[in-house]
Amino acid sequence: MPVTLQDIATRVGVSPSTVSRALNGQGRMKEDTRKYIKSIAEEMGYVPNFLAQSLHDTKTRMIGVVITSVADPFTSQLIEGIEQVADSADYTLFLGASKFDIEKEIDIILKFYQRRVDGIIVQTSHLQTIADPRIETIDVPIVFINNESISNAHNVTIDSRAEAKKAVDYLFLIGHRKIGFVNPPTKRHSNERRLLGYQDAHEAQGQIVNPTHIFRMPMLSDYETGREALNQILDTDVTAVFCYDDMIALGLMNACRERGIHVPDDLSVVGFDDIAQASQFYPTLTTIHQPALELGRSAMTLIQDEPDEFVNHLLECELIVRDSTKPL
Amino acid sequence: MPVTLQDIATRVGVSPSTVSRALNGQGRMKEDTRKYIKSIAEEMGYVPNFLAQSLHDTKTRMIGVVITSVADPFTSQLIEGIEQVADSADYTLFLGASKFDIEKEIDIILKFYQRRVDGIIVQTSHLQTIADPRIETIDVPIVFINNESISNAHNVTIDSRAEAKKAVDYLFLIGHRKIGFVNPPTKRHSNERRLLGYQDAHEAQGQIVNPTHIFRMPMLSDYETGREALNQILDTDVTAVFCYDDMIALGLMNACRERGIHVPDDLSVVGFDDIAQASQFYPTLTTIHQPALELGRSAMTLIQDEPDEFVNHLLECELIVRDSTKPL
DNA sequence: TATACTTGAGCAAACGATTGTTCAGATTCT
DNA sequence: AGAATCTGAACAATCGTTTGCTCAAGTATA
Repeated sequence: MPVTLQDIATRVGVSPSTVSRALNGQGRMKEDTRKYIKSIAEEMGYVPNFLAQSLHDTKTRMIGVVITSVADPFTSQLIEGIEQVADSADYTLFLGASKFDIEKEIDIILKFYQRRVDGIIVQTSHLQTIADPRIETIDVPIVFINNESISNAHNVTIDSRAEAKKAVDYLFLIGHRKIGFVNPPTKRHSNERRLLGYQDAHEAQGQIVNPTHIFRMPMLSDYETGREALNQILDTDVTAVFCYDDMIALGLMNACRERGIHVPDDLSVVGFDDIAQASQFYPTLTTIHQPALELGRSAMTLIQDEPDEFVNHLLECELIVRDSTKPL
Repeated sequence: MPVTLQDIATRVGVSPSTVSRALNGQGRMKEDTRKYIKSIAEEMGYVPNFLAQSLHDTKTRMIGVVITSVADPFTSQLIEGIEQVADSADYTLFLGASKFDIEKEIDIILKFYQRRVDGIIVQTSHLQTIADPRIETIDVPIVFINNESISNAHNVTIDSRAEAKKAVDYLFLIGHRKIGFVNPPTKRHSNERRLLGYQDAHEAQGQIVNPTHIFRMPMLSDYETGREALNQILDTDVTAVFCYDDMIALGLMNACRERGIHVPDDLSVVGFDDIAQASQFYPTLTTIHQPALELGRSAMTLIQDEPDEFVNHLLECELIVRDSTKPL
């Protein structure tokens, strides 16, 4: 068993409170005694029990992070950002993956609450749909990342709709007129928002969206979603496609290569996220750069600062033009 | 502040111990009282304080995971594996990134110990070099993943040397005779082991390694390491290269494409790890599949089982032949 | 020398839960 | 009716720290 204050106290022949004071420098004390106790504590390999400390002062310096999946490259960057700030402020992170399942998400949040974390960060929560009473009573600051407006919590997001419009605007700008949108089946808010942005861009052009240009795919991994989409795309006359995210775009481009369809000569492709692979794949992918690191940092900073009012941080994305798009 | 047993006790008009027993079903008690207390507890949104529980029974059901970096795709799979087992056994994970820095690694381990985790999992530890007294006194089970033999701990590893030999053996098998090895500058144990495997394969062929075929690169990201390596490779007459890991191989292949060097016609490339991108890149990468998920699962299982003796699990890898290699 | 102040360290309560022990009141038996 | 048993719930200790309060001994002051 780990060494306790009591153990040291017995060994030195003083009371536990004296040892405590010696170790963290509070209160009057003979300098010799302090030095001696410190040396014995070190010799015995004393490491304070954080549980006991936390119990006493109700701060745990632990933060719970609920992500969708560790496998997602975008998520990695998010965690990286959270980690950076957490580390410099001496917080420790709990990690839990929701797998896009709302029940799982609630379980994890509750588990974190049981552990009495000082704050919870949730990536793309599915909570907006139900207001679970178990969650509502939680009195720990929660920050949602990329989860459009939930009532009593902080939010750090990007404006999916406006950013999607940016991407499609660009395709219009370089001359494309028939532009597709490839997206997964989930009823995710962000998905709906990006679709709206896609529509906004058409509207701005005075164009009406052709429903057959919206490729809503069945439930697959993102990469496979992109691969599968090609068949449907070939049935239409689109000259460019905007994909819900980079992995879909990468899958699509991969399928193109196999089918001898040249990107960007035969088809322009735009992604969303700007994951690391986007600049490594061939051809390199034109995409909307999502500031994943900043989203993470910003969320963690918010928890540290504990503002009284609920905060809504909107972070700007940037269109990165690479080799997967070409003027028509 | 969260609701406590005391709060419920006051409200109901009983003692905290009665509430405790009512909630977890121990001891004699009037069924009505129990029901009533339970209903009030639920109404008040009671969530037990895990810190207090842990303090009492010295089990925290928390596991510390020390990884090198979240950004590494191999690491993602590892965490995924750990998570799977942890989740089903109701453990919660702490995450800390060492960034390949030994001081940071020790700090994180100590931080976990302070939190009184039930076990610690460390990926590619750098601890083998020093025996830090602070670490030695830690009496919590530690499992090292891919860290060849440290004394008093469990280990779950692959045999880098033998697996590297497998890769190079294959290149010999399909006719290559001049085979390079691209590796990063770190003095990592696994790097040395893979170099040994590369040498073993040559020895088995009765060949002596040509030192100019070993490309030890300066400190760069893995991807850049691969890209940079091409220049050096072109100065030699190698027809195939074995890369320390997949990211290096991918970087290398990317540079090849830019320079008009065709893989595998002009150069065969083999990687190591089998990260997700390996099968998505073009051309798909021949590589040694490292059972990342299994490594993670195995490590976590080991912590659960708490074997009395130190365990050394050696997991087998598999050569996956794809399109980046071609018989000479 | 008696009084006042300072110093050093122990006592005890508190944080929130669990659990062995005690104990009063109700029930059963003779 | 009196003794023995059972039932339901409170009491108190414990886990490891922290911290306000107390208190004895030592030093300085009058």
